[in-house]
Amino acid sequence: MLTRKQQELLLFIHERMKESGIPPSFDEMKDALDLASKSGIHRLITALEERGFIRRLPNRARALEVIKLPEAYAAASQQPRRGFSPTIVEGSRGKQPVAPTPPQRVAAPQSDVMSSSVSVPVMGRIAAGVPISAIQNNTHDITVPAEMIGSGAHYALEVKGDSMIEAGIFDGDTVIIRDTSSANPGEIIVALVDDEEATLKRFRRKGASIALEAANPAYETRIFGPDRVKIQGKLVGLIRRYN
Amino acid sequence: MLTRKQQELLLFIHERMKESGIPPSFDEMKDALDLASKSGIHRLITALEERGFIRRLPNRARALEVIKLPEAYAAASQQPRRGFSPTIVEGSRGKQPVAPTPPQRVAAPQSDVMSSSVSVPVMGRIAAGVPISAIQNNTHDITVPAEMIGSGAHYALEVKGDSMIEAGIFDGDTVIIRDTSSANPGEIIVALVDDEEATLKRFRRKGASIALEAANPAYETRIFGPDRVKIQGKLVGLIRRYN
DNA sequence: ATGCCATGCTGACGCGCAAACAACAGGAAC
DNA sequence: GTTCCTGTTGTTTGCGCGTCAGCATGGCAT
Repeated sequence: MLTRKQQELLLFIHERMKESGIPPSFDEMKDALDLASKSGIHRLITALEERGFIRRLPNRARALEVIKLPEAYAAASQQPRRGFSPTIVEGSRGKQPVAPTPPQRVAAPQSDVMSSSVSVPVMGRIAAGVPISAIQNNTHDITVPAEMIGSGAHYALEVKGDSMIEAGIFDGDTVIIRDTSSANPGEIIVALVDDEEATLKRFRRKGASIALEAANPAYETRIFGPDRVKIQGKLVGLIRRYN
Repeated sequence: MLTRKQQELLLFIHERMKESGIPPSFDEMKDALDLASKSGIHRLITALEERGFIRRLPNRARALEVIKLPEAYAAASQQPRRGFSPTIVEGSRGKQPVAPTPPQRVAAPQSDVMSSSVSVPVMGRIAAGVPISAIQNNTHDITVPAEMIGSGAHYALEVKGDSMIEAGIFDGDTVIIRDTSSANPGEIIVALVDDEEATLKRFRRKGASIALEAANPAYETRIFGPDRVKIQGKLVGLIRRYN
């Protein structure tokens, strides 16, 4: 992704920030890379920004920030130049005894916003309108962005029906649910009614009772006594495929 | 999925990135595969990109990145893919089974090879209503289920505005786009109008002209001559977070 | 205010390499 | 035989990187 020069600059900036906490100015970078003009730096910076390695505020002195480092950062920082020796990094990491580790290396940046993912089980379908059946069992798994998942257990359901269309939840969508037994009014939840029907509805309180409200004028809000409804989770994410 | 040569190239690139962090140039690849010409490399690279194994910036030196590896290789390198018990609704935080490892190991950044998810770059925001600006730069990456991605290059955009609400696309959603320059009528596309405004709209034909149709009665369908609109990709997925 | 300095932004020029593309040919597979 | 993958040669276009020079702006001291 990066050319030699771009990487050189990026690592220099990164070093500088680690040591002094202050990003270097264009002039300092120019000197560090042994250039005679800041113009070259400007272009390198632009390239780095374009590739998503740094972020900056335009027209602000030293206003730049490293947001990710090249993958083989550790290895590259050794500047092998010729005849690379890929063993250096491996040594620092050790061999994983059992863990089947794909060819990946130690993540370079710590505070980096890295996009990892989590796998959650799809537990069946849920009726958004007329309930089909309660939650079944794990049919398969789906991978979701880790940012979508907070703490706690999660599962996924396929939405059947159209009662939540006005909330942007369509037939066929997959919803990600956090397993919880409580919710705040206004949140969309998986509600189990009378221990038999599970539905995806918006949660409201009506005095001591609970209102389950669809997001579709064709469906009525249903109100139950507090003992007839169990909250089985709340909506935290939605995934849809087209085609 | 891949021909022998394509796989050979892919693995070479992957090795190179692991070792030096800098992707090889066409010339270096040519030498590595023992070819006399870069043209062959060009075709192989194109094929790999089409199949979604690598991502690259056009016309940029060494601007390429491996985003997934062939299954054969992934399987071989993480041999005991056996007892992979995918986190029942229990520890949902699980990722890959990690054995006795030093305190919390994190997943490697992009180009990490997970059989079930793919990382795509978020290229900025797109106006669903009034266009904000054309597609900007890579802001960060997001992980999406592999099932959502077919072949070809993909990217993601954050949706701004409400012009597609009736299609279930809300302000703040993240849409996954397959990079393509053609689409079928009725599909939702990223359209670049007059080389300046990028919008997410439904694609229609009106004779020789192109109609860009919002999914919100408050917005009018706009019709352009065929030369004023460029298709920049089509919608293949949507991800939404609640809270 | 004036002027200087630090810092950042940009255009122009040049060299060399990288990438894109075109045209053509051999070989393996269906 | 047709098709696909592969390999070759060659041309064209564009980027990477170095250099110089000019300009804008905000802070600071006179």
